[in-house]
Amino acid sequence: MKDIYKVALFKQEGFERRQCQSCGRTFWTLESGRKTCGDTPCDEYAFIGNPPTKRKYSLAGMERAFLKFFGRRGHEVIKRYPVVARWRDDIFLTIASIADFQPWVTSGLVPPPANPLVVSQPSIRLKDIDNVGRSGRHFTLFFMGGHHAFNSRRERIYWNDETVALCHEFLTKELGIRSDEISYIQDFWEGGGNAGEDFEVNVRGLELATLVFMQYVSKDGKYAPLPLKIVDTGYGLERFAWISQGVASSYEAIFKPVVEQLRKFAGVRMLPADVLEQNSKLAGLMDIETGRDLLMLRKKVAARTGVSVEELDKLLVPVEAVYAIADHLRCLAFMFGDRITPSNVKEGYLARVVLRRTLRLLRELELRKPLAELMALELKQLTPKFPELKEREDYILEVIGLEERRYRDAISRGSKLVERLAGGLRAEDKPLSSEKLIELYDSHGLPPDIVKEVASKAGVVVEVPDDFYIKVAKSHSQARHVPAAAAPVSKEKLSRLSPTKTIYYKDPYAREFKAKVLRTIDDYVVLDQTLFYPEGGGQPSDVGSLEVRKTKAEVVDVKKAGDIILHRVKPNPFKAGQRVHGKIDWARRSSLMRHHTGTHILLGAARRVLGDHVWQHGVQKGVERTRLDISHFKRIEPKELREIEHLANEIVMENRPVNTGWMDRNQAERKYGFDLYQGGIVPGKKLRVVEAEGWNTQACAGTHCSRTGEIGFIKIIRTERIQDGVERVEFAVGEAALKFVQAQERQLAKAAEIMRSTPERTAAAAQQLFDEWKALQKELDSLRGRLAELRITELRSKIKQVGKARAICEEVEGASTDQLIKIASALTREDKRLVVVLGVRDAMAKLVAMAGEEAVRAGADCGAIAAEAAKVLGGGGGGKPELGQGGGPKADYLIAALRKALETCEKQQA
RNA sequence: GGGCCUGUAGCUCAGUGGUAGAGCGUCGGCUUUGCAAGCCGAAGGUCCCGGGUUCGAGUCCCGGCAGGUCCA
Repeated sequence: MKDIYKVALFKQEGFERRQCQSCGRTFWTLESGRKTCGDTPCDEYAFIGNPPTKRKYSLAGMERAFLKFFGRRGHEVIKRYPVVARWRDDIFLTIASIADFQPWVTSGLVPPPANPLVVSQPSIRLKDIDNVGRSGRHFTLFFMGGHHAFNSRRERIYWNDETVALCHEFLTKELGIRSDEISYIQDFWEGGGNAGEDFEVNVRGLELATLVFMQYVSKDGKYAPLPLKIVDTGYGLERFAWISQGVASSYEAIFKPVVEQLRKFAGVRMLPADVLEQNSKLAGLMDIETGRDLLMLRKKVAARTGVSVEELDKLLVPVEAVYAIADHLRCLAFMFGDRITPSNVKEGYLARVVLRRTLRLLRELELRKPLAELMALELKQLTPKFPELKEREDYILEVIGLEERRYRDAISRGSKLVERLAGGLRAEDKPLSSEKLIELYDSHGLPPDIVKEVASKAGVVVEVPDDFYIKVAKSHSQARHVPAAAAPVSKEKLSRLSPTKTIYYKDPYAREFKAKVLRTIDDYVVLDQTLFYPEGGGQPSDVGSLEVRKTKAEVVDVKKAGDIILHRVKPNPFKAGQRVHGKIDWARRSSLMRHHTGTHILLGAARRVLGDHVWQHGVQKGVERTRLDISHFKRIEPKELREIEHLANEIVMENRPVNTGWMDRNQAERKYGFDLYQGGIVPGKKLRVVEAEGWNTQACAGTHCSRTGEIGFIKIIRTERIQDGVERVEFAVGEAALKFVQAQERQLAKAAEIMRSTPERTAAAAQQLFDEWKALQKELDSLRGRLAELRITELRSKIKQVGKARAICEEVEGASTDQLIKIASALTREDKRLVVVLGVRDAMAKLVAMAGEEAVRAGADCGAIAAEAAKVLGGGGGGKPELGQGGGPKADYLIAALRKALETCEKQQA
């Protein structure tokens, strides 16, 4: 077997293969005395204050040098892809340059946009976010330089020999690094279902690049060959810039202007150079994941510099915060610049995580400037190089302002909650439990340090457990993944069938067709061609019928299995070879088509009114109405909604042509950008592009009207916030829209009729009616009060002496329980020894018992009285000693119940 | 996609199935040269909506609407 690691360059130059004495990995070097692999932690950074390159590069300068070098070596320079991976549904963010080409190019289905190519791809990885600012080599967003070659059986571009040679030449000839300082560590890379051997390229303790030879598909721990052999390289351009400058911190190297500003705003002292240098070197040797790791680092730095751990912490914490903020600002600029909408789900949530972490850091630094203001500074740095961010500046700043306000609201709401909680706990002299701490974080977004801060002000002790976030994770029950719906028919049963011809595309207006039955499988029929549109892209399937001579069957559902279309029929009398006559339910299909084209038009209108950060999040077309979910960072206002509706109908009335056609994927992406995928990711080499002329273009497999005018009318029915950052717009088109409007009209007419008003005046009439109703309620209340007073006088004369107790047990006609309570309460206030039991009856009987203070002391218990008396009524009752209530369905027994009450009362006070 | 929390007066919120409350704000009166403040009093409620359980629901159960929050 050929050793892929033995590349031509190593032989030519005389590299030796060795094993690292520290980590045991195999590496290649020219340096005769080298015993370690050259990567941390086996080697310490040796470039600080001593860069290995012939000159210093800024990040932009390094990127330029990188792209130019590979450009000269036959690579086509391609534009960066967005940091939101819109073309994929398996990841949210672009995590590497190779992500740009997955899965269509890497699977061999679609040719690469150029071959070989080179790109500088902003990539976001949030896994190590806690290390950012501290480790020196971690960033939330970094520029990954990648030169890629896609080798197929037909075309060989280059493979391992050339890859290493190119990398080596770039490092030595272009940057001037000495050959014997570069070590190539053998490794094996695996990710995203692919795998391959790789080299890690290290210089003076810093891993600068990874060269992967992707050639396997990995599945369940087994490897199968990949049809393509792909050169996947990743050059950490920030690290290259850093090593070339040889400064103590990579963040100083990359973010200098912003870091300096932040330091000034926060009044952060710069560290002594040697402390920063030692800190960087030692931080480079470890992963900082827990507080314990950080303490270990501080101790090591203290040992080398002679500065105490406490002093170090005081010096380093603010500096690390500044670095992290600078990093996060750049990340957020790209996230929002590439139109992420902040949300509590998906990539929107990831953006919020970074944003809130930034706000927390600002709070810790006591840097009281609006985040939007800091972002404006950051954008000033970025926009000369990234004009696309300049275009979105307004959106970026608005969203950040809004999110900062939301965060502050959440904190102040939460703080109040903690204060109240702390008040109660202090009274009982208890600490705040860690369960409560978790709840505060989980349900109210309050980080534990803020809880601690607020609670300790109120004098309550809070212990934040070391493993707080682990506890949080544990408190979440495991997410139950809903298994994807199983294929209706197993693959074996579909073998050797050729793809079904989709004649609904050729003529979306055709209603009947002839076809040949190729196979029947259980309930399903496979034809050679069909007019039945299968469920897909949010459009439900067609229904209709299939007929052979006199035998007819209903088509109830149509599904796609790869290229084959399955018709579910009831019953299934068909046999392979038969010729069938098919008919689709045209009323249904034409309504679905109108709704589908209407969806595209409405989405276009929403993007124009709300901004092009609006993205289709999901859609369910229907015959009666359609739901369109779109991303937007706040509620759509009624005015905006009317504008969207208006604009959409204008496009309908303009009767624009709707063009559909198949296009090569690369060509379509070049022409329309990733906005093509508004309607979701579409598989395949060729895309079906649907364009409502001059309005909206999407990759879409649905059936569409040929002109917008056929839609007739678009009526928005309602909007709903289905998630933070996602608005659902429900609408109807054509006849369904008319039906909806007519139904509304009927409702309004009915309401108007009830109020003896006209539809135009209904709102005013309803207001008037409501106001009057309220006024009458008040009047009724006061009249009842008067009536109660009169009854009190009447009742006073009915006091009975029963044994030792004084009591009134009477029926009061036409009173409510509320009134009974008021009357009884007035009487018992007057006479503290009195027990009052009042009853009322209509369909049911109810009674109220109240006792004065002295009567209660003497043993009266109205709860018990009510319970006893209510039994007579066939119901139940209860209450407190001073007030009891009860009732039951046997209204005729009210007098008996009152008698029972009196008896009970007598017994109690005997 | 899943979990959790919340919805009561203009605002912030209490409210063990049994008479809907507090603080702030508003209005009126008193006190004060005036302001700030203080004292007394009043107005202000579809307890988010709809069902259910119960003699009785703001409170318990189910469904919906709205908001918040954490995770994948």
